[in-house]
Amino acid sequence: MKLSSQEEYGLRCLLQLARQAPGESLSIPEISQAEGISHHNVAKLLRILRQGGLVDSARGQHGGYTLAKPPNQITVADAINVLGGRLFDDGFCDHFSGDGDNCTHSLAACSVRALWGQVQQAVDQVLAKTTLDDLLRQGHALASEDALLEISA
Amino acid sequence: MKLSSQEEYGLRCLLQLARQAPGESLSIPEISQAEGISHHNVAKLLRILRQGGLVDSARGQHGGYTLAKPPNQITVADAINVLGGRLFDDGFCDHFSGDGDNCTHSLAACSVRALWGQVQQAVDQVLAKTTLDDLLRQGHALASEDALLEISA
DNA sequence: TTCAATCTTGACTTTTTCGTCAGGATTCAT
DNA sequence: ATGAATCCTGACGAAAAAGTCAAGATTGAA
Repeated sequence: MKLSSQEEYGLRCLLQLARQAPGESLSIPEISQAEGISHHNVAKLLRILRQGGLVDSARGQHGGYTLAKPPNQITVADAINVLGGRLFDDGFCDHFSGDGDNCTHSLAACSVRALWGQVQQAVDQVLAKTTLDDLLRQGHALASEDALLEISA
Repeated sequence: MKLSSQEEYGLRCLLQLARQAPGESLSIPEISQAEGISHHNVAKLLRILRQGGLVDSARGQHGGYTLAKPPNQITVADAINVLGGRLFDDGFCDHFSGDGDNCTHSLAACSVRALWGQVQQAVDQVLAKTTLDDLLRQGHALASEDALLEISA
């Protein structure tokens, strides 16, 4: 239950773009240098983000990348979903191959499934409340109790 | 941001043990058959759980595994910590190698760090409230709103 | 003692994920 | 047109995770 490298670096690339003034774009080499990630890897991450609809790209001499929406309309949950998928995907119980056909024979397996659903909800409630803009402006303030209290709202 | 296979299967093994009457043990082949995991893999998972102090083992002809504590004293958080480590470990910012020395030069990087801390808290609050015993007895009831409301407690 | 059932360990193989690469396509300035 | 700067794509190699294996150690029963 860890962040993948793709999630960590991809989110950093997004944040670099979010720090640009509206209309300004960044090229791969610029992001690469700012984040200390190789050009090739930045290119791959941006490809994923573009295919996920989070960034737009422009080719040519003055090309580069921009966010597809304003930073306050992109949540961290959006980014994670594009970069790494959800904690608990729908095929979960298919992995199971015990002495029954599926998880219905096993109370244990299915109670685990219910738990993950709950964990997923808790995670989503934090991630879906936080936009790129929040991250840039709030910084440390984000970890305050206020935000935690809102989880149950 | 996914559960590792080790976490999923390891937790299932724990739940099998939790379903035994106190004092009863299960052998590797028994768990293997019940969960549809190979003997070897079950052995590896139980080794990890034993080293983490969650299960006890007995060798010899009537050997097997038992939980180290009653099921209502082992939380899912305990299990995940042993099986897969925490979402956000302390070396997190060391990965960073941008054009400064560490994350202090970059507001973006550090605000991400604050966010993960918050996500970790939210996840822990769900996982630390749920014991193996809860999972066995409650099943679906676990996903009720009651549990969610308690997150902010 | 001898044997069968069981756990223990370290090393190995396979699979998945991550990062890299080379070649191509597009745009714009000259 | 030509060339420089940029993004685009599919395929390759490296690293990490997952799973397997073989040989050994312990226990209890016959």
